Amino acid sequence: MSESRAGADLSPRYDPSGIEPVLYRRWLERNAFHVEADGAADPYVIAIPPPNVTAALHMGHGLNNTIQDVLIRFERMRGRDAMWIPGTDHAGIATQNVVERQIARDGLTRQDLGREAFVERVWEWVRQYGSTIISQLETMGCSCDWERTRFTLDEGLSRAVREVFVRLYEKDLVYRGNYIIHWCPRCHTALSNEEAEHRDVDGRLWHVRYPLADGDGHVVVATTRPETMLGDTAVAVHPDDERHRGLVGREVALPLAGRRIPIVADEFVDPEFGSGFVKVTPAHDPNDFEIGRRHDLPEVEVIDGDGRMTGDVPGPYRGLDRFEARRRIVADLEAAGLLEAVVPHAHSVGHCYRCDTVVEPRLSLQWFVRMQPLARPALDAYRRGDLRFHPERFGATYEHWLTNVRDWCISRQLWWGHRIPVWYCRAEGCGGTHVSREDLERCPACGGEVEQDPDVLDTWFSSWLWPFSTLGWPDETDDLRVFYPTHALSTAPEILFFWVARMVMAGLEFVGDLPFTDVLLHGTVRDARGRRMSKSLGNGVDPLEVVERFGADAMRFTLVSSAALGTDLQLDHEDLESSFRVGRNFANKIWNAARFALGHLAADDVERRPADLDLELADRWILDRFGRAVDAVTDGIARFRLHEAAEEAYRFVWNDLCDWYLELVKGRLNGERGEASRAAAAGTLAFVLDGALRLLHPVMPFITEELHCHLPGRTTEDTLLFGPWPDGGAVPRSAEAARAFDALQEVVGGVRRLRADYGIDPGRRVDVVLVDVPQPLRTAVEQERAGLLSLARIAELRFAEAAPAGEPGAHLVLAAGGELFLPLQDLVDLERERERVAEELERLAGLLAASRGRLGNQRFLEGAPPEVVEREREKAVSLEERLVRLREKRASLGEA
RNA sequence: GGGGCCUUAGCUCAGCUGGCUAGAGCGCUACGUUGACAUCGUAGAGGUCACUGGUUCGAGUCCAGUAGGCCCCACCA
Repeated sequence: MSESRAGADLSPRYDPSGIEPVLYRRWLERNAFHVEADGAADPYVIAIPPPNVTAALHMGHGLNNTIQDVLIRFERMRGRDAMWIPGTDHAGIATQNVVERQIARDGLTRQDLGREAFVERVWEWVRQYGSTIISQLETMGCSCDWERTRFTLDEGLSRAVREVFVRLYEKDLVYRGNYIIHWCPRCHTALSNEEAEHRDVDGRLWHVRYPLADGDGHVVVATTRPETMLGDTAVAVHPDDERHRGLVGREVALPLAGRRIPIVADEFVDPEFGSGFVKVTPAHDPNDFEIGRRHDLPEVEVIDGDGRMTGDVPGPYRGLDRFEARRRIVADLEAAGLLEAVVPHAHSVGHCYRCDTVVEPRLSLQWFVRMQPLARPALDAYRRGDLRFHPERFGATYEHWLTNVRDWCISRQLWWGHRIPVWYCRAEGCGGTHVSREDLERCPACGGEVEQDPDVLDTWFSSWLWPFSTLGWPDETDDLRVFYPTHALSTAPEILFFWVARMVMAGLEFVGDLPFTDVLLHGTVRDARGRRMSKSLGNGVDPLEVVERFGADAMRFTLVSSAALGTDLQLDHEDLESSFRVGRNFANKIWNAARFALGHLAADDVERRPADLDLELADRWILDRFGRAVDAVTDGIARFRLHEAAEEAYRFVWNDLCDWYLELVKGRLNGERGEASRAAAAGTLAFVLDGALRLLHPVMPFITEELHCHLPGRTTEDTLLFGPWPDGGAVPRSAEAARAFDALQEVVGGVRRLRADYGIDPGRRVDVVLVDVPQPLRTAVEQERAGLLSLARIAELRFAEAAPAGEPGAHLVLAAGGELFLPLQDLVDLERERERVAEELERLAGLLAASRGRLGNQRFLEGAPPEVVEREREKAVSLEERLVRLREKRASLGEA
């Protein structure tokens, strides 16, 4: 089973496609993602936002699930019992639409099949395709506890739904009534306020004359929906409107309808708008509905569930589509000379969030949940600080919505979903309404026949229970006791109201505790032009394609690192390489760094601790850097600043480990400086490499696991999944090594810059003289001499008290103190040297002036923190020293 | 109409509690295969941190306003 491999046989190019599926299978085989309530001492739980069963995996899922997996893997490595509950949502309207379209190909409607057969048909569809999206998460490396996969229509979850409905009913928090709701004439169902998406459209405002019924004259009303006038039952004016006071109580003759309707006074009317008259259509407008109730007006329905004019309208319009009726009515009004004006008018119109049809406000008998009593505790939890949003600003949005909640219309005229657990008695004289946890056969009151409410519940009525219904609620299960409340919830901001706020309410109301403590809102994935990715635009990026071409790790790293939480991120669907090359190249970099290291490490090297080694400057430096990286990455993930964590890990691996440390210890690893030195370098390298793989594992699980298993002495039995996570406090730090190394880097950088400036052949090794350099730079240079020679392509490196007199060369004054001299003989360009010195002089003089200004300011000295002042002093001293040297240089170079 | 956000290098973005001589990746320029990596290396160019005021010893960072852009909520016909 176990297999040990040396590093040398790794390919120079990282190929994720052959590795990722193997590792994932291995993880599943060891059942690594499953957690039992029994014995889970320190659980960390995330409930996945269940994707619609009909959904195809897109980049939004890619981003969201990467975020969750990073958190889960991080906590698992930290030793917690990290458990991630996966699952899907039955998505009432969406799924029903899919299957309706499917059977339509055979010329069938759901009515043709009948309810039972249709629902069975949907189940078939779900069984066949429903798990696709979930299994695709495996490709991305998501470490979900697959044994716990749930579906919102599962038996257990359905029981939770019923329990909740009954409890709400018993507390009088759910009621049934005739109100204006958003109606989708295509889906034939009611929608909640949140499901009607309002968009500004360029409409028109038609000004229509309504003649007074008795006597001359007319009033002018303005409307954006002339077709509703057939349902007008009044005209309203503001009670204080001086102009029209005399008209209140009189009647107008409703054109085209041949009815007389009263003029009423109502506060709702804005006297400033238009003529000050409002037509009142109680059955088709929420405001008018209120006015109607206040004045006891009739509610005349003129548009039916199909969006057609009803039989209650005059003959010519009967049965017409609402928009066709609008055209006809406008034409007829015009012909009758009643159309006073038509003006362009931008206004917002509701659209069905599923099929984009213009929704119709419609009077209809529906079930509602009273939200205010539920909202208060949800608001309090946030205000107490028990519920946190990341980024914080979304808290304001949450608060705003909760303080203005309106009742939630939960009944849907669909077949696919949880049927409303209400039975109506058909018996004469009884007619009772019964809400029940169990199906009813007979009326509990009279024993008569009962009929169940035909409607189903809004999909979100099951989703809002997700964090606890998935754990077995309403039963008091071990799972519920151990894993609830969950910890983080990661989702898109657009479902803050649909889902997040409602889950908070449900958790507090039904379980008595918040469902989670931290809400992460990620940004929207957009294309290169900033457009939202969508099927219709064809600009989507398929995560599976990205995984195939670049690897899951590359995708995950790119997604996590390219924008802060809450910030939208752009991906170019036409040039995937430009988007994902960062992650792919980084994976390749890690791969090759490890490949190199593995070629030089023995099993013993991996066993050693830094404390056992005879550390040199470079070793102490990289350990110091590593310790800082551990702290930064840990802090970044713990604070949900994932992009910072990713960036810190990237910096450490690429800029510190690869660019400097590896280059510096190549000779030592080959034994050039003896066994003790080799062992120190090898032991340090093994330690920081192992640690770097750990730091990166939450974001890049595959490549890190693969390399981990390749370390000397390790086998495929080994795994990074359970940590341990590196302990930053246990890594030896050395501020002194950090300072000394900074100076070394400056020397190397200086030589390289001078070489580039003078166009020195890269193959040519130069001599370098370090003039008058202070400690600790002097010792550092001596210690790392060999590495410096190779990094800066130096032939000889020597110290001097003063610059070699009369020798032509290039100078550089070091911030670390002293100066660097490159004897260049023929190559040196005096004019160029003068320019360089002059520019540098000017730049530093400017900085010194600013620094002196600060230090000369008494208020700065008193007001600023002591360490800031101290730093400023050191800066000024250093600048002064460098300026002195530069001036000497200038003098020695003479005038141009 | 209400609420929130954004405006930092050619592009995409960092910059949390004010101390920055403002960073990264990509792109660009020049040079380079010194056996981990050309999915690479070295050096470099490139920014009045949208604008105007204010607070402060000190503002990319806080406050107010202006301009432009985005998002969410909303029943002004």
